[in-house]
Amino acid sequence: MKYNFNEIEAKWQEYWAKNQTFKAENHSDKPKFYVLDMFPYPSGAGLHVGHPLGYIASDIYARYKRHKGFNVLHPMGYDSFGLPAEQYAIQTGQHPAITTEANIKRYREQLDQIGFSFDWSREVRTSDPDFYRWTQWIFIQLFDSWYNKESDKAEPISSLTQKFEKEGNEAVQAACDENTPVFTAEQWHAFTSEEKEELLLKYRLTYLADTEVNWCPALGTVLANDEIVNGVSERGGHPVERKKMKQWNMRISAYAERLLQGLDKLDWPEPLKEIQRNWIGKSIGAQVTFDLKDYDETISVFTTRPDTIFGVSFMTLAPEHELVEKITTPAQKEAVDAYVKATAKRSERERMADVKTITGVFTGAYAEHPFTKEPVPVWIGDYVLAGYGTGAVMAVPCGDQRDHDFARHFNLPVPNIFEGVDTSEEAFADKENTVITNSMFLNGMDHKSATKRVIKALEEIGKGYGKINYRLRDAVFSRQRYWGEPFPVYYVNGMPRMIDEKHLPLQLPEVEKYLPTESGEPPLGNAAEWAWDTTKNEVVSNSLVDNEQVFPLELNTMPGWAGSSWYFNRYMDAGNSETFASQEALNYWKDVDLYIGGSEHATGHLLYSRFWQKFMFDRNWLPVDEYARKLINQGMILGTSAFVYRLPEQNVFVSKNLVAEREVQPIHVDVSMVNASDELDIEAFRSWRPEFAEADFELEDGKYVVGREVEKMSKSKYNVVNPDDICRQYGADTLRLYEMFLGPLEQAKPWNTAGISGVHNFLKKLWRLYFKGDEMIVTDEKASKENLKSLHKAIKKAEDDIENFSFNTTVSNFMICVNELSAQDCHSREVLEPLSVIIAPYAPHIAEELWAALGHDTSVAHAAFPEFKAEYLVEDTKNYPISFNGKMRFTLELPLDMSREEIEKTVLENEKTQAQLEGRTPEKVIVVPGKIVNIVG
RNA sequence: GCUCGAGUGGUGGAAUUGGUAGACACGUUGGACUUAAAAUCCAAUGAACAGCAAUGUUCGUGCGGGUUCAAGUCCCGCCUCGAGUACCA
Repeated sequence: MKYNFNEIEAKWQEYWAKNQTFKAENHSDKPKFYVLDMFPYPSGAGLHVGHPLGYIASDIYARYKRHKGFNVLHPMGYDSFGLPAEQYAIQTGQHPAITTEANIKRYREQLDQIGFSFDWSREVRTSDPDFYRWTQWIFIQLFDSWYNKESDKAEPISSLTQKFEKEGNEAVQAACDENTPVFTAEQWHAFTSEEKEELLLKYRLTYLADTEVNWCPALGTVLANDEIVNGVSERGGHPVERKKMKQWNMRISAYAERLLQGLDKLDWPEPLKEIQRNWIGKSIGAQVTFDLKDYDETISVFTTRPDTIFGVSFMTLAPEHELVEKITTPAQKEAVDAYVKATAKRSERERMADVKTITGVFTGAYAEHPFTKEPVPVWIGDYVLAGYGTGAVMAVPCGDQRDHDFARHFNLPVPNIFEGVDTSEEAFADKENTVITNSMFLNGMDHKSATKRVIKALEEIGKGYGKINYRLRDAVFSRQRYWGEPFPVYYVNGMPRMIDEKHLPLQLPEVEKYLPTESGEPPLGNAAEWAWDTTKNEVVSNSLVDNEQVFPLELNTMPGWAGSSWYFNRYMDAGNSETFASQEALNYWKDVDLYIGGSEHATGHLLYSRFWQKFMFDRNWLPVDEYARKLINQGMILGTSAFVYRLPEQNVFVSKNLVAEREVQPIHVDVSMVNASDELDIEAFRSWRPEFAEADFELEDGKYVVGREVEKMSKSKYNVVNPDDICRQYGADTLRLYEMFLGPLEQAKPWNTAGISGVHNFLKKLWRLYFKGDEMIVTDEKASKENLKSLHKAIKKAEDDIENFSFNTTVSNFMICVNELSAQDCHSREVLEPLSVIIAPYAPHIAEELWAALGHDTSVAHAAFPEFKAEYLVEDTKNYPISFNGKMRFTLELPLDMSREEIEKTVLENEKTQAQLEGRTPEKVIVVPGKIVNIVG
């Protein structure tokens, strides 16, 4: 029998599906193990060879854990809401659900072809109403919660209103809006229900607030920062303006400290944790209030260096700061207005990117130093951002380089408050060596004690207090899109109300057009039936809105990260219609033991999902507050793009090595038209696109040679290599092994099929240990010592490598083992049976076939992993490297139980040693038994 | 600028606590089998020099120093590339 991989693979894939080989039970005596992949967005382009890299690694791990006796949960699903399907719907009118369904079908076929051991009975799709019902449910719970800083967790909003009723809000320690007014219990009772609702919104973990967005009137939509290029929209080049819009927000800032602290107990890659730490951006300092001369208002600043407060020589406000208009003097008005206007034209990105030009304008106003009572001039400058801290800084030019640059540029004084340091040329920011001077009661103190002292002094005079500031901002949760989860929200007198959870899911309505309405409302504004009847508890026609029983529904939808923030918990009990997952299932599976995915989700998905997990833990719906114990990032597989070079304005293409100094336009060509020697298939190129049909070529040696470049694999770069062809040509087992063999999992690497024949040959060689022609040649003969040594070496290394996620070295390990067994002409069942099990996680199809050929009638997937026996590896001699002054000259086989002295004696007596020494007497002989001998001198 | 990661043959990459650098594979070259091809198998393969040969010598893990009997691995200083992040007060 020949190794017919296509036949074998189809057969076993069918067997696994029919027998539900990988179905995980929620009850088991076995220990649990949860292996999770980041689920894909099912795009129209299908799966490329980069996608399966992480999936193959996790599948190997999942299969290995099954052999090791674990009850393994290894699910897969689809993050199926998203922009591309909506974009396609806008262009073609095709409903996004239909496109999505078709794409999922294609993904599934491709995934099945690779032989993953997913439990498909637990599949989830975020766009499925049975799934998003629970996303909506979680949203309602967030709305119904506030963050109590005293208990340091989220609590139901009812515990907050109870406090308000008893004592007002003054003593309440809560995460809330900055502008929350103080009220008493009496006042609370006197408020109307609308007023109460409005106040509660300042506390809820999801809340409506006016948020600045990038509004593009021509497209009728809000754009993300990276959809804007040079101040206009990337698509169409339309103008974009900053606009305030009512948006749902997530109060993730309440969890900043816990998100930061939680990182310490996670086994995640250090760089990824560092990204999250930076993103959360904790800084410790003080909030300081400066009174304004001639005004009642004050300026609040946050500073990490309150100890340098006596070095303040001016203040800088962000140009957008609300006080700017008020405090600017008539003489300065013209200049300030012009500057504010100029700043508004620059995007936040631009402002941040431009570090060199120093700009700013004096407002004419003065603040008052809280201690010296000296006047402090107030400037505006675009290096201060409205969105960070309070949007104002106290400038200390002697201690901060940016303030120093600003002061020098505008000829402002640079008073020095550091002892023994010259700050006239450069700011001094070294906290360790700080000794404060010229600072009244802080003189002579170091950074630490001065900071403590000044905060105390500020508190005494009521001008400030110690504060911890986080960069992490609340996340906008509204999207002006169609293809996302609808909010379970309707509006009564402009105040949001939640639909009762028993009426969920609130399903997406049908619309005629997926574009924003003419009046600029989101696409759901096009729906004719999108009003909530509070008596019938169902969606009814908009025409029935009377604002008494029937109310308008929310028109925004949720963002892409809503469903992905909790899907991993749904897998534990997918299909449950009573709850998002039963307590039994949650308590059994608890958390993800291994999560594999890309590091590009570091500040998005991986932060938001931790936030939701902590919230649901606080409210007792989940047993753990971190959902992924261990996380591994798989590196990206890059494509090798191919280029042809066209002469400008001509239909002439120049071969790569003839380009030289000539001006040419490089054009991406599809890599499938290029062979391994970088030669272009000219006929294929001509028929690729009509404009190339008549193309002329400047050839070298009769060939057109393309240029090559490694880039991200993408459809638009025509460098996508699809796994289907490889499965057809070499089989899934080869693909799986090859993707692992390419190099370390976590490293980015270009896709290159050059070496694929190597792993394919390995599988054929493996096959030939079991079969010769049609004949099965496995014998019951006792295995030799040598055979067992080869096998157990491989078992040991396979175990060690997989625990270190070193999949590439395991593949070579298997190759070595099979090479050795072939050379030994080993066909013993005693060796070949365990061999098929250790290879099974990597090449499951061939392993099943061999396992069955050995006479088993159940799947190899649940066979026990062979036990490693160290006794087979015991050696009694060692081939010692003998080196002279650190250079290895020859090796010498010596018994391992030989003593240090005997080794030294034997080596020195050896004639090769004498030849090396040429009569010299060694100064020193280093003998490390079992390792090395080094002779010095 | 800051933070993190990485630089090893023609190529992808191995190398445990510092202990034989280049495992395994690709490619290349030569050979066997074959009418031929495919497939398969065998051998050689870091560079330079010497030798008919077995073999030997020197150099060699981005660069320059250092520690050590011994450094790809540890320390100091640089260079290059990649990723993340950024007037963060």
